Amino acid sequence: MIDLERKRELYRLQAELCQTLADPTRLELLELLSEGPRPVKALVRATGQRQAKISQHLAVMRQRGIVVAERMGTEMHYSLADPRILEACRITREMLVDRLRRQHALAEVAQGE
Amino acid sequence: MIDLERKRELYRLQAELCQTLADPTRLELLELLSEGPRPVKALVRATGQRQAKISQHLAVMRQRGIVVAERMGTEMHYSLADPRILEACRITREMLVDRLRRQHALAEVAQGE
DNA sequence: GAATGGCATTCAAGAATTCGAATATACGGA
DNA sequence: TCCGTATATTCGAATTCTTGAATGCCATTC
Repeated sequence: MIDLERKRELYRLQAELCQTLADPTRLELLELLSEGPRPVKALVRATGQRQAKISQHLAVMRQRGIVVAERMGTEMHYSLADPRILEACRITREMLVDRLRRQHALAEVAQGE
Repeated sequence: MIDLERKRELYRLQAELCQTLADPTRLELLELLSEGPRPVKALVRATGQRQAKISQHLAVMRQRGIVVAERMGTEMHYSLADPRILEACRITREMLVDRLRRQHALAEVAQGE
């Protein structure tokens, strides 16, 4: 079962990736970066969060290879390392939205009784 | 910006979902359940982990609505609540595999120099 | 070269997660 | 009803994550 070891290693890496996505601020940053490269300043403005916090989250995502950074004069421009991440995010969001809709419908029915 | 609030709430839920996926054992369980409903016993056997640990992880995923459980006599059969989760997992795994491949290719080049 | 704007890092505290050990519960059969 | 198999829960310790506060660093401009 040497193949199982390889699978387990992949599960570990995948878990690490999911862990990196498991933060609302980071998900919002990814969504903002889906529009294209953005300087930190713009991300701070758009999220309304403290600059240090945004930098910390960007650093985490940079370490894990989810975003890449490039210096543009005095600014740092961040962008997505692999746009496929957006597809994964889209799917999970769809699942959530559907679930919320079902819950809502259920609440309506309960209301009507 | 009432809409922003709604978005943020969705990001929170999405982060919670990602958090739930952020564990190698749970990812392995989801993969096993992709084949169809399975009793806990089978999952314990397939993973080689302690029964309590598997039950704990299943409980977490049940609470978050990722899997559903049904009693079959003395056994509990678990299954995926929404198969779309597999699609999201597949995408992230593909990203990882590609990254590993690139790293491997890079190592080859470095080797050759 | 001092000041400023833009970003990163460090540190510490609090919260959350993971896991093993022990224990509890549920069901079916004798 | 007692037992064994199957599964769940509780508890405590160790580890990890998140964030604010403070501070550091780099490039540009004056």
